[in-house]
Amino acid sequence: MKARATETQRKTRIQLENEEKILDAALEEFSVHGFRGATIDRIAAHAGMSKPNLLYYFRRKQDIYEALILRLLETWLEPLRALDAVGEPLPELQSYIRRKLEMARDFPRESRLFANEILQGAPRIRRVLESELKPLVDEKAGVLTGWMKAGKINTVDPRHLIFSIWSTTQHYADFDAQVQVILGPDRGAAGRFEDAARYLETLFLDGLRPKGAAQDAAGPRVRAP
Amino acid sequence: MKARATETQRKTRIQLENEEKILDAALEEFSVHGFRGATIDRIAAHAGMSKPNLLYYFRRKQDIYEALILRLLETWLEPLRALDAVGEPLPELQSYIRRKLEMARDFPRESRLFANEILQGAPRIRRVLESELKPLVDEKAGVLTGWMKAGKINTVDPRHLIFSIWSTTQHYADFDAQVQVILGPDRGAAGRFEDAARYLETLFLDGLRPKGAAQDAAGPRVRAP
DNA sequence: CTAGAGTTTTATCAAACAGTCAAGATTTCG
DNA sequence: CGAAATCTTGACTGTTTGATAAAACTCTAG
Repeated sequence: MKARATETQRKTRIQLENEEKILDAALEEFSVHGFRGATIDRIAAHAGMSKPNLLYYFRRKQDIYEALILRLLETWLEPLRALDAVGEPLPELQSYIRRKLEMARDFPRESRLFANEILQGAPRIRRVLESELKPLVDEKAGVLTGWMKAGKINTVDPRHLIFSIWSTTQHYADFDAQVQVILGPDRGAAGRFEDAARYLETLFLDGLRPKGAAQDAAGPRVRAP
Repeated sequence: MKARATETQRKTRIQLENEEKILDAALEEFSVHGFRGATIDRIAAHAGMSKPNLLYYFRRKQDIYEALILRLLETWLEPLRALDAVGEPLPELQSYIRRKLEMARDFPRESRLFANEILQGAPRIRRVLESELKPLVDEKAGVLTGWMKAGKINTVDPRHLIFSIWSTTQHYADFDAQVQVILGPDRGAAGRFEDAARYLETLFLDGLRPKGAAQDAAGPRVRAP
């Protein structure tokens, strides 16, 4: 009997190995070219096997993509899940930012795959976003709001705060080509990571207004009499 | 004689109209599916003309893409160019952030096209980034450094500061699908824009540390002796 | 060792794709 | 108007792409 990946049956050694090779090759392709731009031929070539052989493990292109996205989402939401309501607010946020930044450094392909899917309007994962991501964000937004009410952090829109953490950290994976052009070859990847971490810490903790400056010195608004 | 788009010749009314229709349709397709994922057929259909007719104006798929990217870059760099060294630092930065946010709101397709190109490793615009974007960023980083030395803004890495403004603002265009899922349908596009603007103003000016908090209350680091 | 499950390849297909060509339709302008 | 320039189309080409069928091969449990 055929032992396809989708069936609930114990997988053979070869099956496990090849599915792994395929998913890795597919990540490489999908993360750069998106669903339509990637081709089975290139994925197969990258995985070192023939196209029909690849299709023996995943019958359709879409099956590979979905397996990839599903697996990605698990690891992707983990840092936010780890945001702890009982910890000290500012260190807790700092460590969340640092985790996200580490993920951008260690899993750039996953970050790009996710970005690509959202760019396309999230046609294949909207459902999962609604059923998993939204409730999670709602919950953590509640945690943040609690911290704000307790005066532990500044009062801001908690969802936009989360957006800003996502965007600033993922930027280093998704826009890496641009980052490299602008920062030049001087500083290696490790140095860039530390610079980014240091900058984001300052930004999220203290912003840009210098310590001694008057509260409304920044705005074009007129000072109250 | 043939009057192709690439030749230096006065363009006819029909030429101008059709090139405009094509570029608009192409923006729609390329911004979602990337270069490989987009097809001439779909662009032609979206532009309301036959494929051979479209290819009369742009001989190759790549020509459309390049015309699009070239035109995009002009408007894309404009806000950063407008960052004025002689203005008041904080208001100047605030207005730059607001401009970028307005662009994410008003030109989301352009933002996604750019994101798509960078995601792919910027194969078609790396040269332009090196020759145009990098010098511009270098110049503006100098301006920012000047402001820091004058004590007008906090001392941070100016390039990473620019990255964070790009990422937080463009996020609302590029990740719109995700933003909509998380914010829900309660608040319309206009409301979301104002919320984002207000949040980013707080973040970039003051960060998250509440006013009265001790300087190092946030960090897990040991205080220097 | 061998039978059957599991894996790989060769050959193939129809649809989609980028791009061409020449003939026909339309616009422009003297 | 009428001829030249410009524009549009249908028919076509060669290639790539996603997917299938069946034969050939390999592994492994009994």
